[in-house]
Amino acid sequence: MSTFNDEDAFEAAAAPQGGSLSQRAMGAALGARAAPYLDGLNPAQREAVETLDGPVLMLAGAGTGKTKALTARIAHLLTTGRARPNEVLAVTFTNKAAREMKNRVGTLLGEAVEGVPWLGTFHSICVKQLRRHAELVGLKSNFTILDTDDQIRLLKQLIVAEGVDDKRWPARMLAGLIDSWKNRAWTPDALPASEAGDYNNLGGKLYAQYQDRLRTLNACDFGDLLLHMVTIFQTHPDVLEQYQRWFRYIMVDEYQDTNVAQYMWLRLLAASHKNICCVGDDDQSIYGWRGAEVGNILRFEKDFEGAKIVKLEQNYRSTEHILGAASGVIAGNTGRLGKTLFTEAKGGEKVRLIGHWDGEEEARWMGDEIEAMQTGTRRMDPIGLDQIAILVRASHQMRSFEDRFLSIGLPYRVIGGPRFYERLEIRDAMAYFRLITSPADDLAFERIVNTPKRGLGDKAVQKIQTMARSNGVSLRDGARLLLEAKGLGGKGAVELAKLLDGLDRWSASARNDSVSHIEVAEMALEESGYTEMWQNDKTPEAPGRLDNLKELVKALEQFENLQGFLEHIALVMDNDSEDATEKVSIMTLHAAKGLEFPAVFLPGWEDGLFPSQRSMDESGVKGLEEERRLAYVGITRAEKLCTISFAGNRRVYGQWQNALPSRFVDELPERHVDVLTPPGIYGHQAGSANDMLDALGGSDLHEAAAKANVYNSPGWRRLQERQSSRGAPKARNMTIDAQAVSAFTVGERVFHQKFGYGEVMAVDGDKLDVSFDKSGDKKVIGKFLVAADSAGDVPF
DNA sequence: GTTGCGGCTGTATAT
DNA sequence: CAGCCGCAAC
Repeated sequence: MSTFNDEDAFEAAAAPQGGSLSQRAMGAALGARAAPYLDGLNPAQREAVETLDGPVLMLAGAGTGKTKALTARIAHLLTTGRARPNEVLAVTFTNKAAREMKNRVGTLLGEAVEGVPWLGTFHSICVKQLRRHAELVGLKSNFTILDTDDQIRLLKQLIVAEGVDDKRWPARMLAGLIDSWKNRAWTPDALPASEAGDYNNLGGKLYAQYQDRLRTLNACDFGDLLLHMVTIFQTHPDVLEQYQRWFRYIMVDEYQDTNVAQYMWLRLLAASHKNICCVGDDDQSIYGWRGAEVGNILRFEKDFEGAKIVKLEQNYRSTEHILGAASGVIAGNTGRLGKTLFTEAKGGEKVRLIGHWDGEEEARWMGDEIEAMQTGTRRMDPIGLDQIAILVRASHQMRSFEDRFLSIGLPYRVIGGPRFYERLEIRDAMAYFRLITSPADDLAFERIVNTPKRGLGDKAVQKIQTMARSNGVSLRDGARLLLEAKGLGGKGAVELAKLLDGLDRWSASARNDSVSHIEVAEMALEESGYTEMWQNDKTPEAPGRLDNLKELVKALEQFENLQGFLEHIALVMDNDSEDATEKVSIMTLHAAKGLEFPAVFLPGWEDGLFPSQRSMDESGVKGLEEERRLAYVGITRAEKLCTISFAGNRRVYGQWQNALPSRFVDELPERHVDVLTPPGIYGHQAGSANDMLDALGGSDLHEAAAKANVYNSPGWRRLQERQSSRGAPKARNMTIDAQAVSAFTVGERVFHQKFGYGEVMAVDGDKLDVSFDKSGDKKVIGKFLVAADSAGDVPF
């Protein structure tokens, strides 16, 4: 991957080279003459940049220029000659952030300093380290990194071997558990008894088996990258000291997201010199579910005595209303470190809030709105599509937007969606590549023995497995032995021999310098019959898959060899297709962290969806607070215009469900919010809140409220008050109109708020088939219909 | 050994 | 509603 340009940078760092002296001199001269990277920094940023020695905690609110400060700090370290590039370690969480930082450091430094700092994600840096020291944890340096899919398949094998019912105890669940243990830096022997008892009392046992299996496969999973390095540092002080000498200055981005393992890794590395600068924002901690410990940031001062705390509070990104709305929401959380963001940018548009009848309506409205924004609106000058983002809580929400945008021809880009490298054909192709570079990769072997179909089904594979196991060799060798022993006959034997022969040839070519890795890849895909398989495939997606394969081969060009490519794939999870056309971005709130857009849409603000019910059920108030931080992250992505919306009805599992506006909606300070009332649907003003609650059915409310004590937010209380007080409350002027459920009969004339008049064709419980005069046949829920003759009573 | 159908289940968030 | 898994027929 691109994080490291210099293969031998570790060695280079260990043995200073001739150039370094002149570099230092040049750096010093530069530093004395001018420090352009200091220009435009505010006092707080400047302090963070210039405090080079000792521990520093930079508490940087959203949009306060933390990347600017961080990159300036690196530039400062280098140009003043305080450190050589390879003595600086900067860690981020995402590849995107690493790339961004690398670019900005490059721009700041220009050609002034040779070499690059150690800049990359926790994982990429750990792989690099682990390759050097693999043998210390029983691996070889060419270990493979398993993806989630391999992981699950492996675990499943172990689970079945234990005679456990993998229906009741799914492999996914165990994978999640093991992951969470690794996040907390618990090796199998260090696993607390309380945890080992999880998973039907087999958790600890299976965990140990899994680790053993990984070792025999010469493989590790994501969590291992960190866990192994922490283990090595703890058990081999000499190795640790080496790194402590190399990395003299450490910087960490998004510190609030570090988990225990990452924290330990950092602490070990920084233990001797304490030159560590962590940047973070407790209000943006949104990864608790994957082991992040906000506690890491909260107790920084205790861990690193004499730490300097710098708060960045001036926001340069958003208007005062956007900032005000975000602050209002986040104020609902307790135990914050507390920052007060301010901006000098006064005025601007308020945060817009709009309710919709249903999810489709929401998508339709947003599509129209986005089209209008391109040519300019009353509120905003014209902006390009790439200036607009839609941020959703869960990726399944994206679908309605994709559908709508496809039908109106609005270009969009899904960020972090189903990834290129997770596609079936790509994973198959990669399994071939993996087998070429590491013959003992049994998981890859299992994946492709019978892809394309070679007449090698379960039975044949089992024979191979038995043979491999009894001889203690890989599946690939086991297959060879099986053939030699004539343990397989017919077509399968011929095909298997062909495959093994092919693999040997491709492996040989890969080792041969005169054959490029691209040729090897093409050879493998061709000769194995894999491409042919898709060419013969008549399904509509086959051509697309072939295209993807071509793209895959093309991607190889950027790498030295297959090995390097596979590494890249294993670690790089973002797929930024550099497609020049302007597109609206659709992504999850999580994926949006660290990004900013002039215009942001935040759809789906409904209780249960956002905040997510599951989060609240599983983690109670803590979960709710993390959801609230997510809301905060979402709002603060916006520079000029932020639009929040919710829908009264949404299909869930194909069924229509009604929902209440998110409690976060009620936490938005009114003075920063504009409530939009689209024409046609929410036309009337009177008694709206009561209507809405009646429509939703009072019993639903009580039921939900009784279910958990998490329903104690101000927003929830207000809703309840509104319900009990019969007078027209000072409600926002939005409503979802419907009559309480009543029975309808086939043939009856009815009226629907959205579809107009129609006739009931069939009744199935509360679901009805209605033939509408204007909108055709629809399935609707009874509570959204009124008898046609009473329609006049309802103020539409 | 392969393919196709039907029933069941289940939703987050990601390196 | 959709994807996955298991089962039954080819």
